[in-house]
Amino acid sequence: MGSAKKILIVDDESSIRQMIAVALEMAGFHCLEADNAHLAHQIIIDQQPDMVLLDWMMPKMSGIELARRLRSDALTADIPIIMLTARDDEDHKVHGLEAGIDDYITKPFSPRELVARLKSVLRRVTPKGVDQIVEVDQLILDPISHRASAEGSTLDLGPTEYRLLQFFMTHQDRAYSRTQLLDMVWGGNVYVEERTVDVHIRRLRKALGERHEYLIQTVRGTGYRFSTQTQ
Amino acid sequence: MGSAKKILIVDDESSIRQMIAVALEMAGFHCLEADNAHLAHQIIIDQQPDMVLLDWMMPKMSGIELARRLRSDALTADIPIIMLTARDDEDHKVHGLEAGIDDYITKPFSPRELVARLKSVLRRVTPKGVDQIVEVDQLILDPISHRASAEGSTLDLGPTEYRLLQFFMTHQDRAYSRTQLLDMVWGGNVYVEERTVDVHIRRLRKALGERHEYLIQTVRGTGYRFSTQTQ
DNA sequence: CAAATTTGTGACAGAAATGTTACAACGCGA
DNA sequence: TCGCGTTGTAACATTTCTGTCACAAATTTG
Repeated sequence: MGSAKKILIVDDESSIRQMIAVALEMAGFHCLEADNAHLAHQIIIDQQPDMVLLDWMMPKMSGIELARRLRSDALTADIPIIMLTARDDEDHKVHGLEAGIDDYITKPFSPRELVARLKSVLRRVTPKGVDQIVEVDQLILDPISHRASAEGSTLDLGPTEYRLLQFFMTHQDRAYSRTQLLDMVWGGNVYVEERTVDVHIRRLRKALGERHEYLIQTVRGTGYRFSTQTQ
Repeated sequence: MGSAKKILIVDDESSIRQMIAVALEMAGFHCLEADNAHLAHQIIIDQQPDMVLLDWMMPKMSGIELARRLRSDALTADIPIIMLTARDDEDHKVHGLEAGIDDYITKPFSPRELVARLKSVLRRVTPKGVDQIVEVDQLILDPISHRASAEGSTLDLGPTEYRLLQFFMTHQDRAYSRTQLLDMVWGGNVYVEERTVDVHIRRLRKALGERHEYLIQTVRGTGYRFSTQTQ
């Protein structure tokens, strides 16, 4: 999915930064580091990372303080933040959420857990600009020209199939029930049979062809999911 | 899932209330009725229904007036409202939406449409708890993508196995009887043999593979337990 | 140790969910 | 109006899941 995401790690302990950086690099992310909030702020403005991992307690400016500043500036308000903290104090969680923290990880945590939560937040938060071209495994959807194409040739999609594909491509790695899909793709207050979704899924799969139909996965008993990850 | 939602139907014509009530009861909702806005207000404060279906035109206090009152009181401000109206006048729709109406249904409507829109509003309004990724010894369960994975590869779980695993991962280090598991994982009022649990435990263990099956421990004479600690 | 109890395991038929096809209704531009 | 593409639904096909049973293995009891 596009180029590697830039993740800024902010922690005053270099050993922790190292540990996290290694885990993230292995997972295919690109890491930036800062050992204090001021430097972090500068890097964020300068580099516009895709996410900030922020230690709660730091000398001078605390993580939570930095988070507030980021939120109050339009340029940085949309960058998701994950807080790292040694305390699992509920009060602090509440504070964090109030300040617009996207997730919360309590030390100690496993690198794997970190990566998993990080991906989850990226999925949830990255809204993908409405008019942005989306590409997944050679499958390209261009909202401007309102076309989807694979290997250069345009796919033959009906309007509904197109909307369905667009929705999926901008909401990957997440299972949706038929009802949710009806809500999101058909629009809130239409009432059509749930099974109608299956039929359109079928049509979309057919249009995607063997090369890409694996992207639409059925989640038995639940609904469907769009993901590059094989089941 | 949860108990039946309480829906208050407010309309001065009893035949309409009846019709709606029947449709909703069939869809599994619990209905309250009121034939005027005053009574409705009282019932709302008293019973705190999950939603109000409100007729636009009524003697004395109109539906729209009641809606305004409900919105202005913190106790009732969050209760979603669907307006029933005989007119499809755009102006009124605007008015309705301004007063915090969540949806709008023009008479005549089919029971099916009513139920569909009602569910849609309930879904939109009731925010689901934040589902967090759970990780135990390299075993990751992600409720969002509805996937469980170990070492990067997704486990092949049936719906029941998935629920069972999810339950265990969020209720570790505690022994549960077969009956309790049936209650929690299958849902209260199903009648299945207790031994069925054993079979699903078996299937889950198989899916977890040698690497992780130790997590599901048999507590002889009692039931099962999920724990990283070896017995 | 033998009997009794409890749990593990594989197989299987019925049930449930999903895949697939066909078709009638609808809207829309020619 | 006709023809065409699209859509929702029903009907049927296929796949997958579920609950039970019968028997094996393990553990406890006497």
